[in-house]
Amino acid sequence: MVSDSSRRPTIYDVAEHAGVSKSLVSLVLRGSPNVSAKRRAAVEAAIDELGYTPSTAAARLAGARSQRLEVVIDDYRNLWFVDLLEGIRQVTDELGYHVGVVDMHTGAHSALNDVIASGVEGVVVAAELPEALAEQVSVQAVVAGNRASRPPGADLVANDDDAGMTALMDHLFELGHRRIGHITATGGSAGRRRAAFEAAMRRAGLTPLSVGVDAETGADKGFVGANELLDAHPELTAIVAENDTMALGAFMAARQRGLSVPGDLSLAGYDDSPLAGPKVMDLTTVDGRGTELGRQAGLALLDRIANPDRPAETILLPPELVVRSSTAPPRLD
Amino acid sequence: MVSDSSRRPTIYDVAEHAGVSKSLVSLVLRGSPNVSAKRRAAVEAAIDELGYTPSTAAARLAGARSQRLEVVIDDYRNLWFVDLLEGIRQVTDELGYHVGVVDMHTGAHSALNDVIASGVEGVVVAAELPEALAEQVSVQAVVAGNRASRPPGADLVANDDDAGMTALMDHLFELGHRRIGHITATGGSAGRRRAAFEAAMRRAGLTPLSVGVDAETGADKGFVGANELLDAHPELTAIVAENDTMALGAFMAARQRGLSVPGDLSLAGYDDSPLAGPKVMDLTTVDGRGTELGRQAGLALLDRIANPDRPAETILLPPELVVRSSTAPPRLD
DNA sequence: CGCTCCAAGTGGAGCGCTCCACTACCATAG
DNA sequence: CTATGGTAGTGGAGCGCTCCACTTGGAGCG
Repeated sequence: MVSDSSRRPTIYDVAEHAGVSKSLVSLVLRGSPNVSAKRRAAVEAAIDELGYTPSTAAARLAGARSQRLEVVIDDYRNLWFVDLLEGIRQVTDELGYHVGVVDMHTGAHSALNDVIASGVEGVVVAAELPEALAEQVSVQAVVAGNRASRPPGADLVANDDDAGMTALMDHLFELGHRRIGHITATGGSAGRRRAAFEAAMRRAGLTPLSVGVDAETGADKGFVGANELLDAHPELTAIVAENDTMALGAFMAARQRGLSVPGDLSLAGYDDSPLAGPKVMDLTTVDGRGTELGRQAGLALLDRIANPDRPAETILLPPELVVRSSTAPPRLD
Repeated sequence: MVSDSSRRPTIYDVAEHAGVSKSLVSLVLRGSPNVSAKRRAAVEAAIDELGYTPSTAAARLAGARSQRLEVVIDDYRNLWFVDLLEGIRQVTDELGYHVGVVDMHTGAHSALNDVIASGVEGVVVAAELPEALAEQVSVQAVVAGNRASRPPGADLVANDDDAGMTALMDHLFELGHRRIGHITATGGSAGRRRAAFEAAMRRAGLTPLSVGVDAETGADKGFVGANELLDAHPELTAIVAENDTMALGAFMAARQRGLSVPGDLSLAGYDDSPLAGPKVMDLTTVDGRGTELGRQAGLALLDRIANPDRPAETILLPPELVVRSSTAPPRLD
């Protein structure tokens, strides 16, 4: 903790201080077993006496691995990635990896390229990458969630949106709903959920009804979507939103129109986010099992780093329907 | 875009390809004016013919600046930082800085230390750092928001929580509210807001009433807090939450108890987050002006990097009261 | 007792850049 | 015609590590 000179201490300073060679210091740093306890102690003492921290730049140049992974997301506002991140860290923390998050903000230059150039060992892609960008990803990659495009050779780990939406629709059908609207958005996952919604409706002999056209999935979009649906089709008895956040908007729209949930209108979301919890909306939703998905994605990425030539795999996780109080049988009239 | 050999191309490969010296390539890379148009073009052609990307590790070792800043946050779930980030980027993007986000997740080793060691030029601290950690911050720093601790020499840029809460309380008093509860949390900002709440109540000759004891500020905490308040004090006519997210929980608690907002209970938050918007809760709140705060923080950090010995400054931004439909005069009874 | 073998430790080369001192050349001024 | 200066371009040193080939000193064994 001494700030002797102006210059930041190097491995040579530590070596001199401890009376050993720089190579031995390097061995201690990297936890080599072939170091006697005595020398190791001396080196460690020197390290914190000088307040030494290794230069990661020098280490990287000399060939050390960066031990860094990044999760690529679209937007921090979509909290879907938080559970994913937790799952990834569950499997990478103990190996000493640092896992960061980069968003694809539309700045002058692509943040993703910066990050890849800066030497991460791999990325978990939890964003909709433009095709051109996806092709440029030159590090190990695994895609998390259903996406439109996919870096070459990347694994895919996703929840089975088809199965989840189908289970949710079965639940609504069983309650007796027939006039069901869907608030959707664009993107890989949204597209699949929408397709599953429409397929389920058709199978039941009903006409699917969807609104929503852009990529945004904020609560305000859900509000607008719900109003649009209810203005055009006041006879609806249930609304399914692309995700829980949009369901919150729909919830508020219903309230403003004086419709009680689930009395007048049943409401369902997707993701089982904190918003859907019993202490908030108490929303019927589908648990995409983000943490587990993160674990699988983390394991796949680690495996891919260890074994770069392994062919790409696809892992589909079965999601789980979570029934709460926002859905009930439709009012008889 | 050619992948000639196995090895990644270096500056020497580019130089040879373009028929110039490696130094000239370096000059082109760094945008030096002392390069003829002809050579510049030749180098640029060679660069994308070879698909060359400079090694940031080597550049850093050789003394180049990293052009990276990091925003340090507590938790991705608290979206307060999103506007802040946008503001920061407004002033740093054009200078070519890459601005990332690190969360203080409680992993084995501190993510913050990793990040600092990896060579960022500065950090915006938008988190409650443990005192010991704050002291170790060895890069330029500015603190955003009111915090318990502060790295040595760091500037402080914050919204004036005192003024914001006071304005909000004046609004409630003017509407006629006297029995007002507060849902709070721990931490720098929460502490100040709470103090301002209690001071305002006392000035009005009233007894302040606050619940909430830990650092968590999720919607579920707001739900629990509101129920606690209303169980003990059913006579309350208004509840003020530490932030909009907690206000959402309180909103849901009111709904569950059959209390209409604002008919039976007025509700206010803080932050003016998307949740508070007219298409969601339509919540009376205080705009902390996060984007502007980010701009100021970004400017302060850039200035501090250019001029490291400048004494620390404090910038307090006046927040703005946003009145929406969640507050109204109390029911007469 | 001489041999091998392994554990512990060393020094040198080199990773791919940036920076600096320097040169070559041309234009302009005295 | 020489000094002056600025613009365009070069080569070498060195940033702080890791990796590798190597040395040294004992322990184990026939």
